[in-house]
Amino acid sequence: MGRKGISEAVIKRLPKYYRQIKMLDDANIERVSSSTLAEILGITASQVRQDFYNFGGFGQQGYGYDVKNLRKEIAAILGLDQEYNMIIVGAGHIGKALAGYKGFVKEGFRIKALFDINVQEKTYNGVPVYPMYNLEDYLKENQIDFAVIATQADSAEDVARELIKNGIKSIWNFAPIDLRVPKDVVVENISMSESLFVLSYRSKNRT
Amino acid sequence: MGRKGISEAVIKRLPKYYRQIKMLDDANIERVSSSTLAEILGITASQVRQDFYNFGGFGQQGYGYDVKNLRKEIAAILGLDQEYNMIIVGAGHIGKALAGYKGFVKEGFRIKALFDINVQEKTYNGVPVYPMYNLEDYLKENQIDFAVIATQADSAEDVARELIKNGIKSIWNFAPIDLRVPKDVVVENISMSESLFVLSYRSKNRT
DNA sequence: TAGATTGTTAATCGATTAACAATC
DNA sequence: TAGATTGTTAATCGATTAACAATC
Repeated sequence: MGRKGISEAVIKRLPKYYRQIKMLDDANIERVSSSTLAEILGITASQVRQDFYNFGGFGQQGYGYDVKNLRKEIAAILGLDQEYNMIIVGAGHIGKALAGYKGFVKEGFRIKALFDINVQEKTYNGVPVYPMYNLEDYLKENQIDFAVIATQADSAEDVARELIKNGIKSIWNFAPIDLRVPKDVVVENISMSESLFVLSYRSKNRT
Repeated sequence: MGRKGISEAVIKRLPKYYRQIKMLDDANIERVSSSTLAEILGITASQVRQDFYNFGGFGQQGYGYDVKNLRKEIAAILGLDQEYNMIIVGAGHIGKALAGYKGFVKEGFRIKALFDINVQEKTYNGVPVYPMYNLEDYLKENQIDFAVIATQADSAEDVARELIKNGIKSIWNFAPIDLRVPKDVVVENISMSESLFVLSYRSKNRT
């Protein structure tokens, strides 16, 4: 049940809303208006209302938005109302950093295993590390929702193929390469170097 | 000398152009047309020409773009035609991963030091690790261009203040928080969890 | 009820795409 | 020269903002 017609721009703002609303909720704030939320996020109140309107709107005229409800709604939209099992392919610096990061578990993303060509340790931060040749069997025996590619660029394409062949439909890609995947497979790229280059650009072109 | 009127959308595409053009150059391809580049990047030829036109345009009618020249031009726009000194504050999983990553040095970003409250090792991957209380003196004695914040969210704001107080004008922020900085300070955020949530959304709302 | 604030449509703005003259 | 492809302006499209009726 794909929500059709939600633009990229809106989707990218959803996690930002979620983070701020969670903070309001954690601070025991009960309600918030579109204008307050807009000010926190540095956008317009109109945009906040328009964004929520895309999903039906979950406010109340004359009152604003109930923070707890808003949190629940946006969590559901983002799919954060359930738990997921993840594996990480590539136990280099980035793969290990991800495996060690506690923040993901809090939101329901469980890291079940690391895979690498060279297995240096049996576990890393409590996460088992397996050799690459076990990947196929592992995926057959375990229900895995997301796979993270944290390999070098030159092996990322092969890893993706292997993952997809074994039923993975959602890939979080840290390798600096555009993966070619069938259209039923979702890929979200995160590029450190692109971000660093943008910083470099902005530093050079300060307003 | 700020280039005025370049939109966010264009800026975000620049690193993508750079990566592809570098690949073409490394493959010894001498020239490329806007339509070829567009196809590689999955955008329109019109957009490629329009984007480059923002910076004056560096092609030749009837020929296309000279790859070597294009690489040089875009590198210069992004500020990749010089070297930078960086420090990383926060020697946790992410800080260490960044310190260990070789890719940045290749593009001229040298990681000179790691700082943390708790210094576990004297060096990490050849990068010296210093205690936080040395930060001020270090910044006075060394010419540092960029600082990376790789701490927890709750100390990021304090770290930013300290960095700015000691002359840092460009911050690469990995902490999941919007830093409040004076307007002459540039901040580029990179948010793992935002990216993961977008993946989650797309998985749930497959077209 | 009066005041506040959303939901929702309409207007505006900016980014993308199309078109084609310029020119290599 | 003829063909190719850019630079550049104009047209289109989509996203943001404004406005206000609905309603709590």
